[in-house]
Amino acid sequence: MSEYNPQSIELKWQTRWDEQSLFAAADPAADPKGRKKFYCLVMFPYPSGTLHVGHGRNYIIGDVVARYKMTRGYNVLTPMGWDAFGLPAENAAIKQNADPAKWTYDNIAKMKTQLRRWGVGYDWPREVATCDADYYKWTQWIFTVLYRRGLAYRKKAPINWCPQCNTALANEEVVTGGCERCGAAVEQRDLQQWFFRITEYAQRLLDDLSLLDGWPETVRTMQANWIGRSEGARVDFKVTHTGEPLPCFTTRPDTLWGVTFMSLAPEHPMIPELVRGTEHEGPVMEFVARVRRQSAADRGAETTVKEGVFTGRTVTNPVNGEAVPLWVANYALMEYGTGAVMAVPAHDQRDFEFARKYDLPIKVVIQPKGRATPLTAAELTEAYVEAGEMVNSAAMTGTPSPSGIPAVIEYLEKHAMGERTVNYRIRDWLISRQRYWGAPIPVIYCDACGEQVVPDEQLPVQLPETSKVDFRPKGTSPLAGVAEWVNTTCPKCGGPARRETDTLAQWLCSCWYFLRFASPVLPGQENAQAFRRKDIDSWLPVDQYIGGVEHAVLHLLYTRFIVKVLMDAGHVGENCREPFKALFTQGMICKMSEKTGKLEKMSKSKGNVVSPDALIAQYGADTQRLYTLFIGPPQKDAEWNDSAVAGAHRFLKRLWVHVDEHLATLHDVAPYAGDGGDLDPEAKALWRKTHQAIRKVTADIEQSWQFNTAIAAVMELSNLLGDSLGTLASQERGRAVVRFALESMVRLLGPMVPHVAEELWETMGHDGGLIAAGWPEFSEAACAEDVIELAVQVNGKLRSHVTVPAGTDDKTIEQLALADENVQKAIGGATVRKVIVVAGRLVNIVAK
RNA sequence: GGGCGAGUGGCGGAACCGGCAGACGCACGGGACUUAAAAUCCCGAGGGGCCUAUGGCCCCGUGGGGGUUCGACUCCCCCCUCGCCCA
Repeated sequence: MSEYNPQSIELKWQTRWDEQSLFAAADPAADPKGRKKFYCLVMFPYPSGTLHVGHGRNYIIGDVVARYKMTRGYNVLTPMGWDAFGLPAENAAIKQNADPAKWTYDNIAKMKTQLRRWGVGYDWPREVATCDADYYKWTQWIFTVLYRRGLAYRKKAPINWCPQCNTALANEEVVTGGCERCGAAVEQRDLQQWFFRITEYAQRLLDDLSLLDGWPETVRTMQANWIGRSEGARVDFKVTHTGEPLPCFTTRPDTLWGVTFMSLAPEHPMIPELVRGTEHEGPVMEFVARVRRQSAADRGAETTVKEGVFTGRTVTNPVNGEAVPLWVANYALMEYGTGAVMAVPAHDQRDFEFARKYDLPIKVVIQPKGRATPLTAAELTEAYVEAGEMVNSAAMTGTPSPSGIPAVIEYLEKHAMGERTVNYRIRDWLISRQRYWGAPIPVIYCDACGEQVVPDEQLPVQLPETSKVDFRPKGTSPLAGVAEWVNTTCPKCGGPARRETDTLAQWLCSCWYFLRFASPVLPGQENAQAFRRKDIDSWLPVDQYIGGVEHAVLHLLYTRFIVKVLMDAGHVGENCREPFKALFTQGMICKMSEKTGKLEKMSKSKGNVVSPDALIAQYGADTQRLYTLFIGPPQKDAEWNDSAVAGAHRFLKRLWVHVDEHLATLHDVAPYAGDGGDLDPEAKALWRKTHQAIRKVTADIEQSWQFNTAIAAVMELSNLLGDSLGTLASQERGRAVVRFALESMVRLLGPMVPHVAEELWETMGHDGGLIAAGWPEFSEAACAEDVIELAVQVNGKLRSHVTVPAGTDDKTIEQLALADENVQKAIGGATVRKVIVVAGRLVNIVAK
């Protein structure tokens, strides 16, 4: 008789898995067992310090999948590493005078211990931290690959600026128009910045989404929205007084005859010239300056009041020669189209609101169908944006508006007034950060030779030692203050030159870590390349990627882009066209927050975290794992409930006791392997339930990752086992069935609660572990019930039940059902019109 | 405003392709064990009602309203609420 003592058995098995290198993947090209490869990847974490149980979901799900696939005989690659560059380390440096590197590596050590305690298994020798010079050497190399292909460029661009912290902020560091850290209103400032030309890949990134049928539809939709392809036309307006071309993009060329004014984005480069020396110069330039102080988030918001100012100029509409007033408006965005919007207030809501506010003319050019009297501008209370018939549109009048779109484009092209254009919402990717804790952008500026990318043999460009760096924010990268680091020699002429002082956005580091995992530099090996092509060829694509939906756009889009570039450059093959074959996005773990009184995502700042360390000390890692899997469907958010954890623990304890109490009597008994024909009803019921549980768990893991219902099926089996143990333990065949049920339960739970399952498996006399034992098999015949209870409905209402042997024909069932006393009562005096028998389920008697 | 997703007992959730709604677990109530408590085990339970009452029967019930169907949590239409993404 022994107690379930999770702490000691968990330690025992974790140590044993390490010693056995259980999670070491074999080279797929040379696997002695010839197994199929399975690359199971969990998004690597930022080493923020400590993990809470909410983080655990990710790793636990990944571990279940990896162990299940291993049990099924796959050669599984399950690596782990650290997305180790980023702001928190640098903030710690500013606030606590810490060394970002030390801070980061200390956190990595802590989190690694936590992952180990959860019993999640990784092929640790492949571990990477993106802040290792051995790693970021190749992140920088990837920059050079893009640079040499013309996909990296520098331009002056507006960035988010926090006037209080005196530093630039990335878009993701701006929360509803304010600085994430101090809350101050974020401004726009122009700075020289590095960009990647992701827009050049927009169409391919969009097209290849169709290859990703293993991805959630929502993520594919989000990426498609983000790329934001819209088809339309460029229309060449002209500035009336100079004849200078002013192209604009529109998705509605069919409304071209309804243009009554044009709006320019405040950033539009033509504005200063247009108003110079006129009475409008003052108001216009003042307006431009004011709007540009607003953040992009504010300007795009629906609630923002639409504002504008007249430039005093007009532009000429090419199709009808009309001169319409030219305005500057805050709702026109430089990033969209050409920064000039042709305004059709009758048929565009924003234009409509603007026109009403400034009393600009409104001209109806699309007539709704089926109206008694024509729609007039005066009666409009909002823009009419639906389809209709084109009117007041010269030769196009009478054309239905949907076919008017291509017709007008054809007309524009024929008369050289514009052309068919595709516009994308996605913008080039800003990769500069004015930060220390990132990979330096490998570029050198030479007065004589100009901008030079650092040659491969001089990589990595290492960060200077932290003792030499002043981290206090000054508005430029802290690297700019380290003169001895900035000053260097030109790789071309050898003359004096300066280094680029911005660092690469963290996002780039995580664009290729899974390639490095597949092709690691092991101790003693030379760090001679980013990855070996043959390893990539054999391991990629990732068969299953698992992570949070918050990365649905940025990380997953950037990565798809970078890998496509690497493929175009010949560094990886066609198998990497889409690097992640299947994606699973798990829901967040939430908990009531004492601070806000609301249900919130578990996080340190919300003060609602549950520490896994305390939980493991009380119940063990297996309980945490079981509860995390049982909490609900893994793709949905879930609320952590402390007392329900105890229920998970109770179940494991019962499982333990079932095995422990009957060990003596079961010791010499082999698990029942017959066809059930020799079993009496109670034994047979347990035997059947066991087969059903194997079928259910297999399907739930295989098809839909429904670990919650898989666990429920094992619980049902456990409950039945508990009920029949007393009787069965005294019979010889009964004991064999009990043994079969117990062994099956342990094997089914193996991937989910591996420590206790392995321990019980060993206790039951097995060597070699559960993974080597393989996955249990079920038989469809064994799952079938021999007696079936059918519901009997009268006119769709449940009235009774009939019990029949399996295989009873419909006619007999029908007669039995009709003979039932309750059924007769329900039918009463009515005539039976129809009887529907649904095999194995119910009988419905239609009577009137 | 558009797109996607969700809404089921006190709670988390289950229900195959349209076939007995509420599996499994939590919390709760009752009981056993105990000097007592904890732990453990057993029993009960969607709501309401009826009867000749330890059993049996009826009505209502999956956000609201309508529809299709022998039959709807499930399919269709309209509406409400919440979440996420995009404007």
